[in-house]
Amino acid sequence: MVTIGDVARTAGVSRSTASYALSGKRAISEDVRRRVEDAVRELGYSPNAGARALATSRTRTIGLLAQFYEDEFAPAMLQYILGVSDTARELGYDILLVTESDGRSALRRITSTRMVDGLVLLNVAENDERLAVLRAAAQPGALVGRPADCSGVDVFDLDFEEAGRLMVDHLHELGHRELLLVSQPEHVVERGGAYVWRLQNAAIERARMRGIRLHPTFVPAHQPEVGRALAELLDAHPSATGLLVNNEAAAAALPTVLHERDLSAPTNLSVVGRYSDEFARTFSLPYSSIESAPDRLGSMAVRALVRRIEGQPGHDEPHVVRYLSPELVDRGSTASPRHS
Amino acid sequence: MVTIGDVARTAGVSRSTASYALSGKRAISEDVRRRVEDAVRELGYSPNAGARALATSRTRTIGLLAQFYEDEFAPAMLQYILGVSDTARELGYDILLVTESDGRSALRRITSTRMVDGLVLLNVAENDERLAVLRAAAQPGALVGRPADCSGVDVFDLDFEEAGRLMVDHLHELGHRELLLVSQPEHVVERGGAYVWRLQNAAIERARMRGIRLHPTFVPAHQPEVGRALAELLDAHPSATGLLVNNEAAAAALPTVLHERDLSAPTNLSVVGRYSDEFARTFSLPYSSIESAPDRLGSMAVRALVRRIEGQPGHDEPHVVRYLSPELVDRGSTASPRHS
DNA sequence: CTGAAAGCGCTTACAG
DNA sequence: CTGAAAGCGCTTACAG
Repeated sequence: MVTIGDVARTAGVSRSTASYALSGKRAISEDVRRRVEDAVRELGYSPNAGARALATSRTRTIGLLAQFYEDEFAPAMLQYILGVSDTARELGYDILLVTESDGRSALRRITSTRMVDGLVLLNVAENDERLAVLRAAAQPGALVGRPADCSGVDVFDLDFEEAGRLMVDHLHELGHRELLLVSQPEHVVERGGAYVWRLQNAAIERARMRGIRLHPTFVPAHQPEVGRALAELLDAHPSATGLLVNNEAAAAALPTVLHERDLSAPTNLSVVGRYSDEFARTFSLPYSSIESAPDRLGSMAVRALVRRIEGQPGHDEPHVVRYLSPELVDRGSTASPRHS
Repeated sequence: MVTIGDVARTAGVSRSTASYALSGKRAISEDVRRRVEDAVRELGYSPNAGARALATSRTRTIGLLAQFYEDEFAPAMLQYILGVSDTARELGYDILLVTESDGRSALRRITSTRMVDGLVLLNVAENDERLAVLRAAAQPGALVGRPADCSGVDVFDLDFEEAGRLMVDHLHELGHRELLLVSQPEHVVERGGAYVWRLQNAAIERARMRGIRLHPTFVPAHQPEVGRALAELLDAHPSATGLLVNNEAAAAALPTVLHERDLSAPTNLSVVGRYSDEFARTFSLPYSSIESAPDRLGSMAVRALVRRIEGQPGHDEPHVVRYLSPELVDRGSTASPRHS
C-alpha cells in the first residue's frame, strides 16, 4: 500500500508538506506542489479512509436508515433512497445503507462506532423508536417524515394536510359532491404512519367545510387484496364521483380494477393520487396526482445534514421543520362529474 | 468520546489487556474479563471504527455497486440490493451503497481509499467496464450477472440458457407450437445485458429442435410504450398460443393489455414470465414464472465474498462461476392451447 | 495470565 | 514557505 510517506519521499519533502500540498490548507510553493502531485500520480496514491477518519474525526459517510415494511409498497421507498444517495455523492459523501428491521440497534451500532458523520432516517413514524437513539448520538440527523417530537433534528416532509385539502378542493371546484378516500392499510396508522391520518383528517375537515360527502377507507397494500377492496369500495358507493388515493399499491392496482368494471377516468370517475412522477411513469399511472417528491425530500434532508456536519461547532443553527407544499400534477384524470 | 484507554483505567488493567479481554484473542482471567466488561457497560464504550480499520486493515464494510438504467425496471433491482444487504448484516458486515452512474470512478474511489473489504457488483454486463478496475483493486469482488471474462472474481447468475429452454419445453409439452418471446429493449442488449440474448438464443435453439415457431421481440421497459408494443405483438401473431416474457416491465403491463383485448391466461394464451416471487406478489402478476431469485443470488454473492475476505491470505480458493438452476413457479397461467 | 511499546496512515498545531 | 513531532484510537507482536 502506498502511503503519504511514499509520496513525500518521492517528492523529496516531509510528510506534513505532502499532506498540506494535497489539502491546500497552507501556502505551498508552486514547485513543491507540482512535485507532490507528480508523485501522487506516479505512485497512484490515495489517502487511507480509516487513517483520515481517525485523524480528522470525519468519515465523509452518511448513514441512511431505510425500513421495508410488509404493508408498504417497496418500490415507492426506492426513490427516497436514490434521492438521498445522489445528493450525498454530489456533496462528496458516501452512503452507508442500513436496512435492518431493528433500526434502533443499527443506529446505535453505526453512530457509536463513528462509522458515519450524520444520519438520514426515512419513513419516520409519529413516535419513532429510533429518535431517542438518534438524539443521544454525537452525530446530527435529518428526517424524511414528521414525528410528534421534532426536537434536535432537521425534519422534511410533504405537507400532507395541505395535500388532503388540495385534493378535496380540486374536485370540489369541478363540481364533485361525493368522494372516496383510499388510505394506506390500518397497520400503517397503528405503527404511527402519521402522513396517513394527516392527509385523511385534513381532507375530512375540508370536505365538511365544503359540504362534500367523503368516505374514508383503509385499503391493503398488497395484491390481490387491494384490488378486491377497491372493487368493493366502488360497489358500496355507486354515487361517488371522485376517488382520492393516498396508497401507492392501490394506485398501481387501480387501472385494472377500473378496466374490469368498464369504468374510466375521468369519464366515469375523477381520480387524484399521491405519488411521484417517477412512480407514475414506472407504473404507467394515468391519474393526476399530488407529487410526493421523494427525490427532493431526500435531497433536502441530505443538504441540511451536510450543512450541519460541516458547520462551525460553536455556531449551532436552529433546527428546521420544513413542509414541502404539495403540487398537483395534471394528467387529465379529473373532470366535472357526469350529470346522472 | 470514551476510548479503550478509559475502559482500561476503569477496569484497572492495561489497554492491551482490555483489548484482548474484548476480542478474546488470548486467555484472560475470569476476574479481569468481568471487570473489563463492567467498565464497557458503565462507560458505554464502543470501539472506533476508523481506528480499528487502521489497525487491522479491515473495515467490515462491503461496497455494493448498483446501477439504475433508464431502460430497466428499477423495482426489480431493489430486491437484489436487499438480498445483499440482509446477508451482509447477518455476517457482520455493513453496506456502502454506491449508485453513481460512473461505476468505474466510484469503484476506484472506494477501493483505493480502503473504505471496503470487498465488492459486490450488480447487473454486470458482458464487457463490463467496472471489471478492469475491480481486478486491479486489492479487495476481492463478487458479481451478480455473468460477464464474458470471469477471471479473478466470483460469479453468480441465473442459468438464463436453461431458463429459455425450460420455458419452451414447458409449453411444448402442453402442445403449443407457436410462441412469442418478449425480451428487454434492444438498448439493454447493446449495453451488454447478456442475460437477454442468452435466454433468447437458447429459446430459439430449443424451439427449432422441437419444431416450434418462435417469434422473438424486444419490447421497451417503460410505459406506455410497453403496452403498445405488446398489443401490436399480439395483433401481429394471432395464431401464437404462448407468450414468454423476459422483461419485468412488460410482465407488469401485461394484465392490462390482456384485459383490454378480452384475453385471459391460460384460456386464450399461455404465459410464462421470468421474475421473482416477491415481484409477482408486489405487482399481483398471475403468471407462472421462472424464479429469478434475486435474494438468493445476492446472498450467494455476499457469502462467497465474505469467505474470500476472511480466508487465509496464503490459501487462495479458486474462483467460482455458479449458475442457479431455474425453477418454474406454477401460478396456473399455462394450459394446452385451445383447439381453433 | 498481563503490560509496555510499536505501529497502522493520516492531520495539524508548533517551531523556525 | 517547510519540517519534526505529537496524536487520533485501536491491535498485536514482544517480553515477562
